[in-house]
Amino acid sequence: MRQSQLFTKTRREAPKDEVAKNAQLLIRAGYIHKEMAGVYSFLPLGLRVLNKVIQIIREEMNEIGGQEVHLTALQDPITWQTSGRWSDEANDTWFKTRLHGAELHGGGELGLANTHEEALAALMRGHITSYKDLPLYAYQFQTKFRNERRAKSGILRAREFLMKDLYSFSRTEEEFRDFYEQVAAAYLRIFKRVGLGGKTYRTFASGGSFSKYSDEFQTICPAGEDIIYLNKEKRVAVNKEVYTEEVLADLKLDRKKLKEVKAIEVGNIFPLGTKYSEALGLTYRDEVGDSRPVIMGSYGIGPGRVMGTVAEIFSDEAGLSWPQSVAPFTIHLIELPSKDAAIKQRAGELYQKFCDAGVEVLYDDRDLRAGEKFADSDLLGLPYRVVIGEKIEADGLYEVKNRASGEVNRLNEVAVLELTAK
RNA sequence: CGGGCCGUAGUGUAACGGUAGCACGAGACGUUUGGGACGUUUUAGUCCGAGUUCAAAUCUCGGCGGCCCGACCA
Repeated sequence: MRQSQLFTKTRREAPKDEVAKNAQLLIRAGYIHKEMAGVYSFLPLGLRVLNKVIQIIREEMNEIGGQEVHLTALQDPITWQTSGRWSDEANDTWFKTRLHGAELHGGGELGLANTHEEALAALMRGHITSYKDLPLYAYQFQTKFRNERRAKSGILRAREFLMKDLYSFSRTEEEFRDFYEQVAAAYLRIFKRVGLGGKTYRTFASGGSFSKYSDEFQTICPAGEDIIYLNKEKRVAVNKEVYTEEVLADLKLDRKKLKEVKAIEVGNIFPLGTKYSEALGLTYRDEVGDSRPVIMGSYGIGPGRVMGTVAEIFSDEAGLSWPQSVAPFTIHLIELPSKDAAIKQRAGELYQKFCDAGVEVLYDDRDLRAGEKFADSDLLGLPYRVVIGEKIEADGLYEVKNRASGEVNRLNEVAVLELTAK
């Protein structure tokens, strides 16, 4: 993409009402726009990052047999009344709205979905009837609306946000547990692929009423709102909310070997048991013809929160520094101003070669001074910067700077393409 | 939801109760051109509503909005 065509602008300073590093940098670099507290729009560069994250999650979900769906944001109160979660006492994150005129079921009321256990369990009643239909796994990327008492930390805790939610439908506890572990493994692959692998720990957390524990995926980061106790060797952690002697004994963890750190909950998987299937009548006939409730599990990742976490961790004083897997573009091709028309021509040709080779490149063809272009480049944080200017020699080599390491190399065209083929 | 702090051009910041100023941005012209260059010039603001006062960005009350701490977070 030609940067002269990009409508977003960078800023020198972040708005004073943004304190969170992720929001400050993402706004300064023009990746997102704050609509109101806890509500952010994604602009072209930000959407590219978000879609990279989404695609990585999608691939891993498909890999373990997930089938992608897209449920509705508008929710029928009947379903939620049946599960007991329609009232504001039972669920205080509701945004509710109302239909025009007509007195529908709940007096014309509708809810904006804050999760989809109910909707999907109700939907599955029409598709799950026999043990032969199970197990099955469905997931989606969908906007969730939660009326948080306090939105905070930029895009890490928003009132409107995208979530990948996967739901499993199994016959037996063993079948459920087997899949649960597959998801846990897939989650670790996802966090590794987006660059958070080394800092992300599977963490024991409260299991609610259906199970002893649930598992969170916590990424070590000072901006996190959770406190966890981690064992680096075993690569496990315990959330402060269940950090008791009893739990430590149960998990065979030695308190002395645990380290207290702040972390961001980037994912959460938990057993639902038969809570929703029983409430909503989601049953199947087993091999001998008996009716049994389906065993469910729920598995969430917020792509926006993952993006915010990556921004928190992969950034420095100058700006963002994306891992290549989620960077909006791989290469930032910078053409410096010159009276020599050959510079512009050479940059344009290189841009075309990158495009032809399928390399994602942002071509800074704007009529700006070098300093501004470099500052913008550092702020945007694309993995590699290639500069074409008068200093370039006629040896066919390009100056390539690695944003993360600061390392500068002179490479030929082939080497540049290889470097970015990862 | 409890507590605290705060709302001034697009952004960031000044102004004792007394002329709303500066920087960046954006526009124009010229000189520049490998790390946010310079000159001339133009543009644009006191969140909303009451009250006190000769006079309110400034004081008081209400509303709306923002941030932080806490509680909460299937």
